Amino acid sequence: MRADVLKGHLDLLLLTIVEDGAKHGYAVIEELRRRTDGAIDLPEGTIYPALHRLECAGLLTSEWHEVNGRRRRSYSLTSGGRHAAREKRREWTAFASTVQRVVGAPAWPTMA
Amino acid sequence: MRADVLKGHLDLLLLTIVEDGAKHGYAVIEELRRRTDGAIDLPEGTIYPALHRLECAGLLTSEWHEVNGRRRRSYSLTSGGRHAAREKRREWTAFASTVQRVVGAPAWPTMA
DNA sequence: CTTGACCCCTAGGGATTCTAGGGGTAGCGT
DNA sequence: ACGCTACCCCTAGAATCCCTAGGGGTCAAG
Repeated sequence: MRADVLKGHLDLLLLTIVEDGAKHGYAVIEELRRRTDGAIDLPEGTIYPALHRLECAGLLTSEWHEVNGRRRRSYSLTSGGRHAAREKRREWTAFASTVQRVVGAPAWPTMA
Repeated sequence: MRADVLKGHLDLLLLTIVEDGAKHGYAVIEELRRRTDGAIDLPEGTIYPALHRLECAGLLTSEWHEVNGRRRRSYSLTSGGRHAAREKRREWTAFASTVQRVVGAPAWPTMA
């Protein structure tokens, strides 16, 4: 799945992933891939700027760590980030059900 | 609801609306507003360029009409447009269920 | 020593939507 | 007659977001 279609919803995904425990950028990519069986496989050039943006916005904080001689920047949620995650989840639900209502289509798929 | 969040899904909405019968731009806006109880209320500056884009892409055709001394450009689906509508509906469903899977959240809301 | 996995980053471009204007007609109330 | 609202079309420019395409670098296996 192209992330083009994610426009506007990437933040929600990132906040959600980090909500389950601090993660560094590369790990976020892997976790998204894992949770979606590869359906969401974002390039680094998408993830890193997005994480920076969220940190600038005060929703994430980062810390540098050294692991196995490799430096990592680990991100975790701020309290603002936790609030934003809840809020964006609400927005997503409203958005998705509204679009679903317009396009009609069968009731929400049972995720076969 | 801001249409920012629509990015990448506006085409699906427009094709869906026009799929139910030819409509002019202004009527598309009203129909979207009607079907969503005002949740989706797009500015003209969003709709008109989008319709032009879809026509350029060969998914819509337009015809000028004169009604009550007012000129209207009426859009209808081409066969390519019908196909694209089905395809985009599939993509939307895949996208929405994937995001839903990531953000977890309760099962698909019963639209209380 | 080359390749691949792991890990970080930025610049520039493309695509999409919004803001903020520009037209114009018809009909209503005053 | 005038103003206001609804109806109806349009574009230019700004803003935003994600991608492409590079740039680093470490470590382990072949």
